[in-house]
Amino acid sequence: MEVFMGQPLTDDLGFLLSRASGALVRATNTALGEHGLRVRQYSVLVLACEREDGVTQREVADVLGLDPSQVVVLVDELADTGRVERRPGPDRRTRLVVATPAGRRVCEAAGAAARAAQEGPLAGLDDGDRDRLREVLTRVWAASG
Amino acid sequence: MEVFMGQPLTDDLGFLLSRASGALVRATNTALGEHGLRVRQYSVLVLACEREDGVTQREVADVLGLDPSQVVVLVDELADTGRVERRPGPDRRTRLVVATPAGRRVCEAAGAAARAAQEGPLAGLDDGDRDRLREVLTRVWAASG
DNA sequence: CCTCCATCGTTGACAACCTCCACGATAGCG
DNA sequence: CGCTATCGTGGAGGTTGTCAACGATGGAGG
Repeated sequence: MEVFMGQPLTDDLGFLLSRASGALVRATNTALGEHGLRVRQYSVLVLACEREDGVTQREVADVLGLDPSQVVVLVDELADTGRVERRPGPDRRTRLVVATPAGRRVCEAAGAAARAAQEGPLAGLDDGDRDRLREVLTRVWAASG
Repeated sequence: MEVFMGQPLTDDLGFLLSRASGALVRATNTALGEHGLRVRQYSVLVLACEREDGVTQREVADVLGLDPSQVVVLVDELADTGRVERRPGPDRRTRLVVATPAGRRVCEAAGAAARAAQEGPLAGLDDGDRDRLREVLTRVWAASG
C-alpha cells in the first residue's frame, strides 16, 4: 500500500514563491516592453536612480542577487540607450553607474506602468498583506546571504 | 531640483518575490543535484507522485505555470531515468504521466533534501509566517490566471 | 456522416538567463 | 616590495522562457 507521503507541491514555499514570482515578472515584463525595458534592466535603472551619486556594479550585483558578469551586460544595454552612464569612482577599480536625466524620466514612466501591471496579480492583497509580505520576503533574503 | 520620486526597489513586491524565489531555487537546486534532479523536474515528479493515476501534461503545465513544450522535455528526462512513465489516457490525445516505484523513492529522498536546504533561507519564519505566506502566494497565483 | 473548430502533445527556433572560470587592473596589508 | 583580495569584464555551456507550427484526436452542429 504505497500512497504518497511527501509534502504536496502546493505546500512547498519554494514552489509557491517561484510560481508567484514568475507571474509577476511576466506581467511586469510585458508592461515594461512598451518602454524598451525588461525587469532586469529596470531594476538596475531604479537602483541607479535611487542613489544620486551612483552605484557600483558590485552593489548592483549584491542587491539584485545577480552574478557580476550579468550586471556588465545590463549596464551596457542601459548605457547604449542613454539611460545610464558609467563614471569613474573614487576607487579606480570600480565604475559608478549613474542615471541620466533621460534615464530618470524613463524610470518614472516605466515604474508607473510596472506598478499598474502588477495590480492584476496583486489585486487580492490589501495594504496589510503587502506590508507583511515585504517584511517576510526581506527576512528570507537576509537569511540566504 | 530633481530628486528620486519613484518607489524604492526594496518596496517592489515583484522584485522582492523574484529575489527571494531565486534564493530558494538556488538552495533547492544544489540540494537536488545529489539526487540527479533540478527543481523543474522535481516539481513534475512530485505532481506525478501526488496523483496515483497520473497527471496529463497539460495539467502539469497549468499547475506549474509552464509552457506545454517545456513539460515535454521534463517528462522525457524523467522517463529516460526511469522515474516516470507515460501511459495512454482515456482521451487518446492526452498521455498520463505516472511515477514509477523508483520515482517515488527518489521523490521522497529528494523531497527531504529539498526541505532541508530550504530551511536556510526560511530559517527566520515561524509556522504562522509560513502559513500566511502560502495563503497569500496562492491568492496571487489565482489572480494571475 | 461530415465539417469546422478546439485541445493535447510535440518539435524547432530563438532570446533571455544563470553559473562558472579566467583575466587585467587596482587596492590594501604585512 | 610581494601577497592576496576585490572590481569589472569576457567567454563558454547549460537552463529556462516564449512563440509558432504541426499531426492527431475530440466535440459541436448542420
